[in-house]
Amino acid sequence: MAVRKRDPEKTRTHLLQVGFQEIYQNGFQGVSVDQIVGKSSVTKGAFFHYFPTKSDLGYAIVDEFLREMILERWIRPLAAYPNPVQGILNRFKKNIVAWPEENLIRGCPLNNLSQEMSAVDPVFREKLQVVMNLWIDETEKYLKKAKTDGYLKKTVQTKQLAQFIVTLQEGTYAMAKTLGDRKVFDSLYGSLRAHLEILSSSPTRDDVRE
Amino acid sequence: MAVRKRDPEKTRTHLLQVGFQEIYQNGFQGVSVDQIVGKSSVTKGAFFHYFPTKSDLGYAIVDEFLREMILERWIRPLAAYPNPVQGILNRFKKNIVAWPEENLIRGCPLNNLSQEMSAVDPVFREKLQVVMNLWIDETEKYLKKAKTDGYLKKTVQTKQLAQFIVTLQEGTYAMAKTLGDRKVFDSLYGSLRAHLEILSSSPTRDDVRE
DNA sequence: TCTTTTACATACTAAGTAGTATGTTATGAT
DNA sequence: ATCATAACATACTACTTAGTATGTAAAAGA
Repeated sequence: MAVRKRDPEKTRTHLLQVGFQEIYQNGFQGVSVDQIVGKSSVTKGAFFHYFPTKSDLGYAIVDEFLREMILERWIRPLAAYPNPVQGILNRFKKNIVAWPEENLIRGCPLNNLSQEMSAVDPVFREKLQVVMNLWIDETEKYLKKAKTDGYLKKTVQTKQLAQFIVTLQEGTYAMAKTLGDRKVFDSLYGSLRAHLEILSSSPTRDDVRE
Repeated sequence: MAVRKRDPEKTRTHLLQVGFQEIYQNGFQGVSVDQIVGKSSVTKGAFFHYFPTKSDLGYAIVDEFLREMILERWIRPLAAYPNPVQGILNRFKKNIVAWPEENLIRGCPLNNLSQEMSAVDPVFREKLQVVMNLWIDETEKYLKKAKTDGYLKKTVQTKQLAQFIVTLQEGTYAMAKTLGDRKVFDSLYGSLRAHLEILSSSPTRDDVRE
Protein backbone atom coordinates (compact mmCIF):
# COMPACT_ATOMS: atom_id res chain seq x y z
CA MET A 1 0.00 0.00 0.00
CA ALA A 2 1.06 3.49 -0.78
CA VAL A 3 0.44 5.39 2.41
CA ARG A 4 -0.09 3.93 5.85
CA LYS A 5 -3.06 5.47 7.51
CA ARG A 6 -2.61 3.61 10.75
CA ASP A 7 0.49 2.71 12.69
CA PRO A 8 -0.48 1.41 16.09
CA GLU A 9 3.06 1.12 17.46
CA LYS A 10 3.81 4.68 16.49
CA THR A 11 0.56 5.93 17.94
CA ARG A 12 1.26 4.22 21.22
CA THR A 13 4.80 5.52 21.57
CA HIS A 14 3.55 8.95 20.55
CA LEU A 15 1.10 8.84 23.44
CA LEU A 16 3.89 7.70 25.74
CA GLN A 17 6.08 10.59 24.64
CA VAL A 18 3.44 13.27 24.92
CA GLY A 19 2.28 11.75 28.18
CA PHE A 20 5.81 11.81 29.54
CA GLN A 21 6.29 15.45 28.61
CA GLU A 22 3.00 16.57 30.10
CA ILE A 23 3.54 14.60 33.28
CA TYR A 24 7.08 15.91 33.55
CA GLN A 25 5.77 19.45 33.34
CA ASN A 26 2.64 19.22 35.47
CA GLY A 27 2.98 16.14 37.58
CA PHE A 28 0.94 12.98 37.13
CA GLN A 29 -2.00 14.19 39.17
CA GLY A 30 -1.74 17.61 37.60
CA VAL A 31 -2.36 16.35 34.11
CA SER A 32 -5.65 15.21 32.58
CA VAL A 33 -6.26 12.69 29.83
CA ASP A 34 -7.96 15.43 27.84
CA GLN A 35 -4.81 17.50 28.15
CA ILE A 36 -2.63 14.69 26.85
CA VAL A 37 -4.81 13.86 23.87
CA GLY A 38 -5.16 17.57 23.22
CA LYS A 39 -1.39 17.96 22.88
CA SER A 40 -1.11 14.89 20.73
CA SER A 41 -3.08 14.41 17.55
CA VAL A 42 -5.07 11.42 18.70
CA THR A 43 -8.47 11.31 20.31
CA LYS A 44 -9.69 10.09 23.64
CA GLY A 45 -11.02 6.95 22.03
CA ALA A 46 -7.54 6.08 20.84
CA PHE A 47 -6.04 6.83 24.22
CA PHE A 48 -8.32 4.44 26.06
CA HIS A 49 -7.83 1.88 23.32
CA TYR A 50 -4.15 1.66 24.29
CA PHE A 51 -4.36 2.43 27.99
CA PRO A 52 -7.38 1.21 29.96
CA THR A 53 -6.83 3.88 32.60
CA LYS A 54 -4.79 7.02 33.04
CA SER A 55 -2.65 5.18 35.58
CA ASP A 56 -1.79 2.54 33.00
CA LEU A 57 -0.20 5.21 30.87
CA GLY A 58 1.89 6.25 33.86
CA TYR A 59 2.93 2.64 34.51
CA ALA A 60 3.96 2.19 30.89
CA ILE A 61 6.00 5.38 31.02
CA VAL A 62 7.94 4.04 33.99
CA ASP A 63 8.43 0.57 32.50
CA GLU A 64 9.34 1.56 29.01
CA PHE A 65 10.44 5.16 29.12
CA LEU A 66 12.08 6.01 32.41
CA ARG A 67 13.89 2.70 32.58
CA GLU A 68 15.39 3.28 29.14
CA MET A 69 16.23 6.86 30.01
CA ILE A 70 18.20 5.84 33.09
CA LEU A 71 20.15 3.17 31.26
CA GLU A 72 20.94 5.46 28.36
CA ARG A 73 21.92 8.42 30.46
CA TRP A 74 23.72 6.86 33.40
CA ILE A 75 24.69 3.26 32.72
CA ARG A 76 25.54 2.49 29.10
CA PRO A 77 28.03 5.34 28.71
CA LEU A 78 30.14 3.82 31.49
CA ALA A 79 31.23 0.97 29.22
CA ALA A 80 33.53 3.35 27.37
CA TYR A 81 35.71 4.13 30.38
CA PRO A 82 38.60 1.93 31.52
CA ASN A 83 38.20 3.41 35.00
CA PRO A 84 34.50 3.22 35.95
CA VAL A 85 34.92 5.67 38.81
CA GLN A 86 36.28 8.19 36.39
CA GLY A 87 33.40 7.28 34.10
CA ILE A 88 30.76 7.94 36.74
CA LEU A 89 32.23 11.33 37.59
CA ASN A 90 32.67 12.20 33.96
CA ARG A 91 29.13 11.32 33.02
CA PHE A 92 27.73 13.19 36.00
CA LYS A 93 29.66 16.27 34.94
CA LYS A 94 28.55 15.98 31.33
CA ASN A 95 24.94 15.42 32.25
CA ILE A 96 24.72 18.45 34.49
CA VAL A 97 26.54 20.68 32.02
CA ALA A 98 24.21 19.58 29.25
CA TRP A 99 21.10 19.86 31.43
CA PRO A 100 18.85 22.42 29.70
CA GLU A 101 17.91 25.56 31.56
CA GLU A 102 14.17 24.92 31.27
CA ASN A 103 14.59 21.56 32.98
CA LEU A 104 16.43 23.00 35.96
CA ILE A 105 13.29 23.61 37.96
CA ARG A 106 11.72 20.43 36.63
CA GLY A 107 14.23 18.09 38.21
CA CYS A 108 14.61 14.40 37.47
CA PRO A 109 11.55 12.71 35.96
CA LEU A 110 12.13 9.49 37.88
CA ASN A 111 12.49 11.27 41.18
CA ASN A 112 9.51 13.53 40.50
CA LEU A 113 7.22 10.65 39.80
CA SER A 114 8.50 8.67 42.75
CA GLN A 115 8.10 11.50 45.24
CA GLU A 116 4.64 12.27 43.92
CA MET A 117 3.20 8.81 43.43
CA SER A 118 5.06 6.21 45.50
CA ALA A 119 3.09 6.82 48.64
CA VAL A 120 -0.21 7.16 46.80
CA ASP A 121 -0.23 4.22 44.41
CA PRO A 122 1.45 0.89 45.23
CA VAL A 123 1.73 -0.08 41.57
CA PHE A 124 3.71 3.05 40.85
CA ARG A 125 5.81 2.35 43.89
CA GLU A 126 6.71 -1.13 42.79
CA LYS A 127 7.55 -0.08 39.24
CA LEU A 128 9.62 2.91 40.29
CA GLN A 129 11.40 0.71 42.80
CA VAL A 130 12.39 -1.67 40.01
CA VAL A 131 13.91 1.12 37.93
CA MET A 132 15.73 2.61 40.89
CA ASN A 133 17.15 -0.76 41.88
CA LEU A 134 18.26 -1.33 38.31
CA TRP A 135 20.12 1.98 38.38
CA ILE A 136 21.83 1.13 41.66
CA ASP A 137 22.62 -2.46 40.72
CA GLU A 138 24.12 -1.54 37.37
CA THR A 139 26.18 1.15 39.04
CA GLU A 140 27.42 -1.38 41.53
CA LYS A 141 28.53 -3.72 38.75
CA TYR A 142 30.85 -1.03 37.48
CA LEU A 143 32.10 -0.33 40.98
CA LYS A 144 32.95 -4.00 41.40
CA LYS A 145 34.81 -3.89 38.14
CA ALA A 146 36.64 -0.80 39.34
CA LYS A 147 37.61 -2.65 42.48
CA THR A 148 38.98 -5.73 40.74
CA ASP A 149 40.80 -3.50 38.25
CA GLY A 150 42.49 -1.66 41.07
CA TYR A 151 40.75 1.68 40.75
CA LEU A 152 39.00 1.43 44.10
CA LYS A 153 40.34 0.53 47.52
CA LYS A 154 39.68 -3.07 48.50
CA THR A 155 37.85 -1.96 51.62
CA VAL A 156 35.12 -0.16 49.65
CA GLN A 157 31.63 -1.64 50.04
CA THR A 158 30.35 -1.43 46.51
CA LYS A 159 26.66 -1.68 47.30
CA GLN A 160 26.81 1.07 49.86
CA LEU A 161 28.82 3.22 47.51
CA ALA A 162 26.45 2.62 44.61
CA GLN A 163 23.52 3.68 46.77
CA PHE A 164 25.41 6.73 47.88
CA ILE A 165 26.28 7.78 44.33
CA VAL A 166 22.76 7.40 42.98
CA THR A 167 21.24 9.09 46.02
CA LEU A 168 23.57 12.04 45.68
CA GLN A 169 22.89 12.32 41.97
CA GLU A 170 19.14 12.27 42.48
CA GLY A 171 19.56 14.61 45.42
CA THR A 172 21.55 16.99 43.29
CA TYR A 173 18.81 17.34 40.71
CA ALA A 174 16.23 17.69 43.46
CA MET A 175 18.22 20.41 45.19
CA ALA A 176 18.90 22.26 41.96
CA LYS A 177 15.17 22.13 41.32
CA THR A 178 14.21 23.43 44.75
CA LEU A 179 16.79 26.19 44.80
CA GLY A 180 16.38 26.95 41.10
CA ASP A 181 20.12 27.45 40.90
CA ARG A 182 22.64 25.81 38.58
CA LYS A 183 25.48 26.50 40.99
CA VAL A 184 24.44 23.61 43.20
CA PHE A 185 25.37 21.32 40.34
CA ASP A 186 29.03 22.28 40.55
CA SER A 187 29.04 22.38 44.31
CA LEU A 188 27.63 18.88 44.68
CA TYR A 189 29.67 17.50 41.84
CA GLY A 190 32.71 18.72 43.72
CA SER A 191 31.58 16.95 46.87
CA LEU A 192 30.97 13.67 45.07
CA ARG A 193 34.32 13.91 43.40
CA ALA A 194 36.12 14.53 46.66
CA HIS A 195 34.31 11.56 48.18
CA LEU A 196 35.30 9.27 45.34
CA GLU A 197 38.88 10.45 45.31
CA ILE A 198 39.30 9.33 48.90
CA LEU A 199 38.06 5.86 48.00
CA SER A 200 40.22 5.57 44.90
CA SER A 201 43.45 3.67 45.17
CA SER A 202 45.10 5.93 42.61
CA PRO A 203 44.29 9.62 42.50
CA THR A 204 41.36 10.47 40.25
CA ARG A 205 42.82 12.80 37.72
CA ASP A 206 41.78 16.36 37.47
CA ASP A 207 41.52 16.54 33.70
CA VAL A 208 37.90 15.75 33.09
CA ARG A 209 37.83 15.47 29.37
CA GLU A 210 35.36 17.62 27.51
CA MET B 1 -15.62 33.44 81.09
CA ALA B 2 -17.77 30.46 80.29
CA VAL B 3 -16.89 28.34 77.29
CA ARG B 4 -15.46 29.72 74.12
CA LYS B 5 -17.63 28.83 71.19
CA ARG B 6 -15.23 30.27 68.68
CA ASP B 7 -11.48 30.29 68.62
CA PRO B 8 -10.29 31.54 65.25
CA GLU B 9 -6.60 30.92 65.88
CA LYS B 10 -7.27 27.37 66.91
CA THR B 11 -9.54 26.77 63.94
CA ARG B 12 -6.91 28.04 61.58
CA THR B 13 -4.08 25.98 62.98
CA HIS B 14 -6.39 23.00 63.05
CA LEU B 15 -6.95 23.44 59.33
CA LEU B 16 -3.21 23.78 58.82
CA GLN B 17 -2.59 20.57 60.71
CA VAL B 18 -5.24 18.51 58.97
CA GLY B 19 -4.22 20.04 55.67
CA PHE B 20 -0.61 19.11 56.28
CA GLN B 21 -1.48 15.51 57.11
CA GLU B 22 -3.72 15.06 54.10
CA ILE B 23 -1.23 16.65 51.73
CA TYR B 24 1.58 14.57 53.21
CA GLN B 25 -0.41 11.43 52.54
CA ASN B 26 -1.91 12.20 49.13
CA GLY B 27 0.12 15.01 47.65
CA PHE B 28 -1.11 18.55 47.20
CA GLN B 29 -2.81 17.89 43.90
CA GLY B 30 -4.16 14.62 45.19
CA VAL B 31 -6.15 16.23 47.98
CA SER B 32 -9.41 18.13 47.68
CA VAL B 33 -10.72 20.88 49.89
CA ASP B 34 -13.75 18.72 50.61
CA GLN B 35 -11.42 15.98 51.81
CA ILE B 36 -9.63 18.34 54.18
CA VAL B 37 -12.78 19.82 55.68
CA GLY B 38 -14.21 16.31 55.87
CA LYS B 39 -11.31 15.15 58.06
CA SER B 40 -11.48 18.23 60.20
CA SER B 41 -14.61 19.33 61.97
CA VAL B 42 -15.06 22.60 60.16
CA THR B 43 -17.06 23.36 57.06
CA LYS B 44 -16.14 24.58 53.64
CA GLY B 45 -17.34 28.04 54.51
CA ALA B 46 -14.85 28.21 57.35
CA PHE B 47 -12.07 26.91 55.16
CA PHE B 48 -12.50 29.62 52.56
CA HIS B 49 -12.90 32.18 55.28
CA TYR B 50 -9.31 31.53 56.34
CA PHE B 51 -7.78 30.58 52.99
CA PRO B 52 -9.06 32.30 49.86
CA THR B 53 -7.85 29.42 47.70
CA LYS B 54 -6.62 25.87 48.17
CA SER B 55 -3.15 27.03 47.17
CA ASP B 56 -3.15 29.58 49.97
CA LEU B 57 -3.48 26.76 52.47
CA GLY B 58 -0.46 25.12 50.88
CA TYR B 59 1.54 28.34 51.06
CA ALA B 60 0.67 28.80 54.71
CA ILE B 61 1.73 25.23 55.46
CA VAL B 62 5.15 25.91 53.96
CA ASP B 63 5.58 29.26 55.68
CA GLU B 64 4.36 28.33 59.10
CA PHE B 65 4.52 24.57 59.35
CA LEU B 66 7.38 23.18 57.29
CA ARG B 67 9.71 25.99 58.23
CA GLU B 68 9.10 25.31 61.91
CA MET B 69 9.44 21.57 61.39
CA ILE B 70 12.88 21.92 59.78
CA LEU B 71 14.17 24.20 62.48
CA GLU B 72 12.87 21.99 65.25
CA ARG B 73 14.10 18.75 63.75
CA TRP B 74 17.42 19.67 62.22
CA ILE B 75 18.70 23.00 63.51
CA ARG B 76 17.75 23.78 67.09
CA PRO B 77 19.01 20.47 68.52
CA LEU B 78 22.51 21.30 67.28
CA ALA B 79 22.90 23.96 69.94
CA ALA B 80 23.38 21.25 72.54
CA TYR B 81 26.54 19.81 70.99
CA PRO B 82 30.01 21.25 71.61
CA ASN B 83 31.10 19.68 68.31
CA PRO B 84 28.52 20.63 65.64
CA VAL B 85 29.75 17.98 63.22
CA GLN B 86 29.12 15.39 65.88
CA GLY B 87 25.74 17.04 66.45
CA ILE B 88 24.75 16.83 62.81
CA LEU B 89 25.64 13.16 62.60
CA ASN B 90 23.99 12.41 65.90
CA ARG B 91 20.75 14.13 65.00
CA PHE B 92 20.65 12.45 61.61
CA LYS B 93 21.05 9.09 63.30
CA LYS B 94 18.39 9.84 65.89
CA ASN B 95 15.95 11.14 63.31
CA ILE B 96 16.20 8.10 61.09
CA VAL B 97 15.99 5.68 63.99
CA ALA B 98 12.89 7.44 65.29
CA TRP B 99 11.33 7.72 61.84
CA PRO B 100 8.01 5.86 62.04
CA GLU B 101 7.45 2.89 59.77
CA GLU B 102 4.33 4.37 58.18
CA ASN B 103 6.29 7.44 57.12
CA LEU B 104 8.99 5.43 55.38
CA ILE B 105 7.24 5.42 52.02
CA ARG B 106 5.97 8.94 52.60
CA GLY B 107 9.37 10.57 52.63
CA CYS B 108 10.15 14.10 53.69
CA PRO B 109 7.22 16.54 53.56
CA LEU B 110 9.38 19.42 52.38
CA ASN B 111 10.95 17.41 49.61
CA ASN B 112 7.61 15.92 48.56
CA LEU B 113 5.99 19.28 48.18
CA SER B 114 8.97 20.72 46.41
CA GLN B 115 9.27 17.91 43.89
CA GLU B 116 5.54 18.01 43.24
CA MET B 117 4.86 21.72 43.15
CA SER B 118 8.03 23.72 42.45
CA ALA B 119 7.81 23.36 38.70
CA VAL B 120 4.06 23.86 38.63
CA ASP B 121 3.50 26.88 40.84
CA PRO B 122 6.06 29.69 41.17
CA VAL B 123 4.68 30.82 44.51
CA PHE B 124 5.28 27.38 45.97
CA ARG B 125 8.72 27.40 44.44
CA GLU B 126 9.70 30.64 46.05
CA LYS B 127 8.38 29.67 49.47
CA LEU B 128 9.97 26.24 49.43
CA GLN B 129 13.20 27.83 48.30
CA VAL B 130 13.16 30.09 51.33
CA VAL B 131 12.76 27.17 53.72
CA MET B 132 15.45 25.12 51.99
CA ASN B 133 17.88 28.03 52.06
CA LEU B 134 17.15 28.55 55.72
CA TRP B 135 18.00 24.92 56.41
CA ILE B 136 21.27 25.15 54.48
CA ASP B 137 22.25 28.53 55.91
CA GLU B 138 21.62 27.50 59.49
CA THR B 139 23.57 24.32 58.93
CA GLU B 140 26.44 26.35 57.56
CA LYS B 141 26.48 28.56 60.64
CA TYR B 142 27.18 25.50 62.74
CA LEU B 143 29.83 24.31 60.32
CA LYS B 144 31.59 27.66 60.61
CA LYS B 145 31.47 27.33 64.34
CA ALA B 146 32.91 23.84 64.03
CA LYS B 147 35.71 25.23 61.92
CA THR B 148 36.69 28.00 64.31
CA ASP B 149 36.46 25.60 67.23
CA GLY B 150 38.87 23.24 65.54
CA TYR B 151 36.50 20.40 64.73
CA LEU B 152 36.77 20.83 60.97
CA LYS B 153 39.80 21.20 58.75
CA LYS B 154 40.56 24.77 57.80
CA THR B 155 40.33 23.91 54.12
CA VAL B 156 36.68 22.92 54.34
CA GLN B 157 34.30 25.11 52.35
CA THR B 158 31.39 25.42 54.74
CA LYS B 159 28.77 26.45 52.22
CA GLN B 160 29.56 23.58 49.92
CA LEU B 161 29.56 21.17 52.82
CA ALA B 162 26.26 22.47 54.17
CA GLN B 163 24.66 21.97 50.78
CA PHE B 164 26.11 18.52 50.58
CA ILE B 165 24.82 17.52 54.00
CA VAL B 166 21.29 18.76 53.44
CA THR B 167 21.17 17.27 49.94
CA LEU B 168 22.28 13.92 51.22
CA GLN B 169 19.79 14.01 54.08
CA GLU B 170 16.93 14.86 51.76
CA GLY B 171 18.21 12.32 49.28
CA THR B 172 18.31 9.69 51.98
CA TYR B 173 14.62 10.12 52.81
CA ALA B 174 13.77 10.19 49.12
CA MET B 175 15.69 6.99 48.45
CA ALA B 176 14.22 5.22 51.46
CA LYS B 177 10.82 6.23 50.17
CA THR B 178 11.44 4.99 46.65
CA LEU B 179 13.02 1.71 47.73
CA GLY B 180 10.65 1.28 50.66
CA ASP B 181 13.57 -0.02 52.68
CA ARG B 182 14.87 1.15 56.04
CA LYS B 183 18.29 -0.30 55.35
CA VAL B 184 19.18 2.61 53.10
CA PHE B 185 19.03 4.81 56.19
CA ASP B 186 21.97 3.03 57.77
CA SER B 187 23.85 2.71 54.52
CA LEU B 188 23.64 6.40 53.71
CA TYR B 189 24.23 7.45 57.28
CA GLY B 190 27.45 5.45 57.10
CA SER B 191 28.46 7.25 53.93
CA LEU B 192 27.79 10.68 55.37
CA ARG B 193 29.71 9.80 58.48
CA ALA B 194 32.70 8.59 56.52
CA HIS B 195 32.61 11.78 54.49
CA LEU B 196 32.52 13.98 57.59
CA GLU B 197 35.24 12.02 59.33
CA ILE B 198 37.62 12.80 56.51
CA LEU B 199 36.92 16.49 56.88
CA SER B 200 37.24 16.47 60.65
CA SER B 201 40.49 17.51 62.20
CA SER B 202 40.02 14.95 64.96
CA PRO B 203 38.29 11.59 64.51
CA THR B 204 34.51 11.76 64.82
CA ARG B 205 33.34 8.96 67.02
CA ASP B 206 30.04 8.21 68.65
CA ASP B 207 31.57 7.87 72.06
CA VAL B 208 34.70 9.99 71.82
CA ARG B 209 34.90 13.67 71.56
CA GLU B 210 37.88 15.94 71.70
C1' DT C 1 -27.55 48.17 74.46
C1' DC C 2 -27.04 48.37 70.00
C1' DT C 3 -24.39 47.89 66.03
C1' DT C 4 -20.74 46.28 63.30
C1' DT C 5 -17.70 42.88 62.21
C1' DT C 6 -15.81 38.39 62.34
C1' DA C 7 -16.43 33.51 62.24
C1' DC C 8 -18.50 30.35 60.78
C1' DA C 9 -22.56 27.09 58.09
C1' DT C 10 -25.43 25.51 53.92
C1' DA C 11 -26.53 25.22 49.44
C1' DC C 12 -25.26 25.88 45.12
C1' DT C 13 -22.65 26.35 40.46
C1' DA C 14 -19.71 26.09 36.51
C1' DA C 15 -16.01 23.74 34.92
C1' DG C 16 -13.47 19.96 34.80
C1' DT C 17 -12.63 14.70 35.43
C1' DA C 18 -11.92 9.66 34.12
C1' DG C 19 -14.13 6.58 31.76
C1' DT C 20 -18.00 4.51 28.55
C1' DA C 21 -21.14 3.64 24.70
C1' DT C 22 -21.39 3.45 20.25
C1' DG C 23 -20.04 4.14 16.38
C1' DT C 24 -16.87 3.96 11.67
C1' DT C 25 -13.03 2.81 8.87
C1' DA C 26 -8.67 0.64 7.84
C1' DT C 27 -6.09 -3.57 7.62
C1' DG C 28 -4.80 -8.35 7.59
C1' DA C 29 -6.33 -13.14 7.11
C1' DT C 30 -9.07 -16.39 4.49
C1' DA D 1 -13.91 -10.27 -2.34
C1' DT D 2 -15.33 -11.08 2.17
C1' DC D 3 -15.00 -10.92 6.82
C1' DA D 4 -13.25 -10.43 11.35
C1' DT D 5 -10.82 -7.60 14.10
C1' DA D 6 -7.98 -3.91 15.49
C1' DA D 7 -7.58 1.04 15.37
C1' DC D 8 -9.35 4.66 15.86
C1' DA D 9 -13.36 8.89 16.41
C1' DT D 10 -17.52 11.27 18.67
C1' DA D 11 -20.66 12.03 21.97
C1' DC D 12 -22.04 11.39 26.29
C1' DT D 13 -22.34 10.48 31.53
C1' DA D 14 -21.81 10.32 36.35
C1' DC D 15 -19.00 12.41 39.49
C1' DT D 16 -15.72 15.49 41.58
C1' DT D 17 -13.62 19.89 41.75
C1' DA D 18 -12.55 24.74 43.56
C1' DG D 19 -14.94 28.41 44.57
C1' DT D 20 -19.33 31.47 45.48
C1' DA D 21 -23.68 33.28 47.24
C1' DT D 22 -26.11 33.85 50.97
C1' DG D 23 -27.29 33.33 55.44
C1' DT D 24 -26.73 33.39 60.73
C1' DA D 25 -24.87 33.54 65.22
C1' DA D 26 -21.12 34.95 68.21
C1' DA D 27 -18.01 38.39 69.61
C1' DA D 28 -16.14 42.97 69.83
C1' DG D 29 -16.78 47.90 69.88
C1' DA D 30 -19.52 52.08 70.65
